[in-house]
Amino acid sequence: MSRRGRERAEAVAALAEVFRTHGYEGASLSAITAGTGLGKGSLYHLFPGGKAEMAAAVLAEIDAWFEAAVFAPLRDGPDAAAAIRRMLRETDAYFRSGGRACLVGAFALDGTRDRFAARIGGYFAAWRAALAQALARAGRDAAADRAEHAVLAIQGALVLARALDDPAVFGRALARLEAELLPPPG
Amino acid sequence: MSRRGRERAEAVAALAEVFRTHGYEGASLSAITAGTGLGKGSLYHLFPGGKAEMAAAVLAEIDAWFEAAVFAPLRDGPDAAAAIRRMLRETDAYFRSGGRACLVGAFALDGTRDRFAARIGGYFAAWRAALAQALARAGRDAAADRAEHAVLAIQGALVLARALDDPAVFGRALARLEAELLPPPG
DNA sequence: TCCGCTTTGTACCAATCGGTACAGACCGAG
DNA sequence: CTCGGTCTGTACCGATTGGTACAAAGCGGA
Repeated sequence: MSRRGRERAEAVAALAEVFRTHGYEGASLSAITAGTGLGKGSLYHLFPGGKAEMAAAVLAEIDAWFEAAVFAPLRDGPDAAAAIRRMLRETDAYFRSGGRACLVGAFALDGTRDRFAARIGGYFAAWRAALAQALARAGRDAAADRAEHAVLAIQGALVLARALDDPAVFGRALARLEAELLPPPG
Repeated sequence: MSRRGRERAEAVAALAEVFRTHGYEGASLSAITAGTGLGKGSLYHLFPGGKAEMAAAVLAEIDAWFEAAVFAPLRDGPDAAAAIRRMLRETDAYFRSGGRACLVGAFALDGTRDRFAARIGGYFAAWRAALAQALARAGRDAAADRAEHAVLAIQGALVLARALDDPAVFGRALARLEAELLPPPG
């Protein structure tokens, strides 16, 4: 990867944390320079489109990560049940067992949604579709309904965990999900 | 109600819509004056504490509405099952069948949470506790788990409905919830 | 070493931010 | 009608917003 590409990737990781904690509107340029350690010069060099491009880059990176770590295995993994277990494990790790908010979900709720509607909708649609496909392959009935419910439960668990300031909510939700998606054979 | 009280109540209703569509940080004073039809003079007369007091008033009003229409019946209604059905009906109406976002949930996800942590946490804790109590009275096992899951599913359904721009997600989630919370006797 | 491109800090911009001050409009009680 | 307080439109405040301009610093290849 080029020097510029590497630095951009590092900046995107830092930007994700800034947007996660402040929201899009709340992430002021001064918060961004503080959070990334980059001056305005560097920032606008890396992201000529300004704040909007920074947020878009963050969303794209999240999308790409989930695609590689979760959606693709769900769709193409040889063992559907194993892919579902992997999804639960990766999700738990990604959201730090409920201690980390979902940026895509947060953007979906406020006025930021309109700006990034396609990316936000695409992310959740891809998740739901990939999980439905894996459930169907695993022989579960009502795969589409179960998939939608699982995605929705994960988002809701993140909202509730943050609202109650109690990450354990997230762990309980994932355990319940595992029981529903992967019942013991027999 | 006094003239001032009435006008304040009307202002709070308009403010709720403004915060719902823009988020806390995104709700600029100009958006607020446009959305309420009130000038700065009136606004700061009604809410001397400024934007923070406006948002607090909105949260308090939401809290009071749910307390009266949902939580209290759940806790004190003579028929627990009927109270749960009422909760589902009122919730569907309040969130306009998935077309309206949850302000408390939106505040919970971004940096606004810290500012209103007590109100936000209290709202969800009250909901979960009231529903758990009703479920226990209705003779359901694992009442606390079911209650937490129901509250979380409602929030998640609102996130997903908005992310996918598909309100039907919310209706499906409520139907599933009804089946889980109120199984047909026998 | 020197050159040329990339990167970066800094000064600056107009616009808008949340908030204040206050004069006058409004309005009900006497 | 007059009075006194309740409202409200407007002008204004310093601070901060997202963004631009640009000169100097940094740095890799020849």
